[in-house]
Amino acid sequence: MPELPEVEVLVRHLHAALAGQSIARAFVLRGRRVEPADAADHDALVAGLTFRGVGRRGKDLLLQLDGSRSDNAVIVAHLGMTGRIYLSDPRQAPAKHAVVVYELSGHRAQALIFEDPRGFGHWRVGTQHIPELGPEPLEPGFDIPAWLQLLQSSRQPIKTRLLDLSIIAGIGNIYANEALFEAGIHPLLPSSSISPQTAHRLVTAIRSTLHKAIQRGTQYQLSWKTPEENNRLFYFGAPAQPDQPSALELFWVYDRKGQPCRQCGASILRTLQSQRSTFHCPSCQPDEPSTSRSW
DNA sequence: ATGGCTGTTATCCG
DNA sequence: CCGGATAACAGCCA
Repeated sequence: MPELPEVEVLVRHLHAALAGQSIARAFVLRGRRVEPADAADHDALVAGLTFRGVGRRGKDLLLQLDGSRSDNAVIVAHLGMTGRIYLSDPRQAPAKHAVVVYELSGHRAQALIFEDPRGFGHWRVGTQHIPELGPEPLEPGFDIPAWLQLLQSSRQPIKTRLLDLSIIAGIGNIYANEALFEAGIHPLLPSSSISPQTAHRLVTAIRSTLHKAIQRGTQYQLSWKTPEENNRLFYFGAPAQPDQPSALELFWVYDRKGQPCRQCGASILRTLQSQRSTFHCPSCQPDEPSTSRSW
């Protein structure tokens, strides 16, 4: 479930774990999604560099590397649908879908692992190939009037717009659905027909949805030991504590087809938009009067 | 078991 | 140019 909140939580963990650590040796196991793809080139590029810190832009992780001279670098990592980044014992056999493994220097044997079963993610060192992304929804400098103008520029359904990376960064299918519910907006509503007032409500809903998810994510106990424990960072199946609800149990609409709306009891609907599942409550997110009936 | 679904997004068409 | 469909891929579930 790597959307902005999950990436943000991962960034914080990785920053704490990696800052100051150096790369002893790099292995490329699946070059298709890696730059440089060649194992020797890759190792030559990053071996000996030290992690300065970890940040993100949208759903892209940015791992900053310092060299002794001016050979600094940045890794742009994207988790795709199923990517996971964690620390592990380098003496263990690499995970089945390991993409890159960085052995870290120091007496405590540790390796940074990027694995990605579906292979939709990527791991690029020193790339300038970062796509143009829309504004960061949680940044204080988020220019709401300008964003409102962007919404006015298209009749595309609002949910499709929220999934457009050039319109706003970091939102994926889950939080697009959740934010639209919180704002009480029908996902099919044409973007251009959203009033300023409603757009403000949407921004507020986006921010609170993402904030809450980050908050929840930071409560999960970090453990790199097993895939199952790692999954707690990303996957909504497991509760943070046995007596706490799982994230799935906290969603308003996502993956809740046919279940009663937590707000009004109406049955949640599932529809398809651009080949992605859309969930909404027909009562809390009513259709806007799209056609005039004033005959 | 076969088909349909899944957290993403670059690219290809009409 | 815009926007929808597709492709990349593995795994899980009914």
